[in-house]
Amino acid sequence: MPELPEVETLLRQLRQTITSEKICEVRIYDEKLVRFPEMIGRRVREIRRAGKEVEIDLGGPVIHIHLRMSGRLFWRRSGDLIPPHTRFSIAFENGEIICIDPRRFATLTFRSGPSVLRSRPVDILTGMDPREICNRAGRRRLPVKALLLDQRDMPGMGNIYACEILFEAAVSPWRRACDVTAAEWEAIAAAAGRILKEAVLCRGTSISDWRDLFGRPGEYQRRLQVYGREGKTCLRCAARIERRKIGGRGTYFCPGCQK
DNA sequence: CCCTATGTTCCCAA
DNA sequence: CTTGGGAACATAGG
Repeated sequence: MPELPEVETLLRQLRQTITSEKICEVRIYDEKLVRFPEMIGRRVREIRRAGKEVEIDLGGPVIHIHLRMSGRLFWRRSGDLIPPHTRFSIAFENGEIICIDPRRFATLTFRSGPSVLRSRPVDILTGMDPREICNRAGRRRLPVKALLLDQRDMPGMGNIYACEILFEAAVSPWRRACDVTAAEWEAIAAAAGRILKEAVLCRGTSISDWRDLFGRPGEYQRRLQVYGREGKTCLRCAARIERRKIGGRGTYFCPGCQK
């Protein structure tokens, strides 16, 4: 269930672990995924991320991974045991990456062509421009949280951090995007920068089963201000946190101080 | 049995 | 064209 900070955590750990390493073997355990023999013998040149998508560039061919809801990647030295829900593994001379994904939504694709992630919009981790977002919100009447979760507008944004960002910015998730003021967009952008960077430093949020490449849980769950706190007292005012659906997603917010 | 789940896409209706 | 709702994908857990 990785969002941007979790995928960024994996990206950094993958870079330090498999950069320049040579692929020895690729195993596929799920018939939904397809094997591509051209990977064998190639070395990892570069690893990129755009939003929640990851690309392992082999200097020509590219491996593309999206973990969706329940996908996880783990590094291990030896590959004798195959844990339940293992979907694929990519073995190198010094160890292997395995993907474990109970719900089987994760995708693994190979391309012989160049990167598809290079031409993507600016990453919200390196900075969202509040004026540009304000312009893009234009006359759109959907709830601001729905806009935040749109991957074309906010690549990498996920449900937990969208709730946290709107809480910190004190903006109601129900506000129409076109009614959010320039000052509020600035507050949202500032909150996003602070929260996402802090979450990366914490190696993500482990509410249930998120673990990093080395099997360690993240720490950001201890810093959550609103997500998962339905019925509890708001940490900023005296109101009670509510949960309602926006776009089918559980949305936590404080009716007292998010206006 | 019911409901929920950190994601995304597609179809349909207003 | 926009938006919102529901289903689908597939599984585990409360």
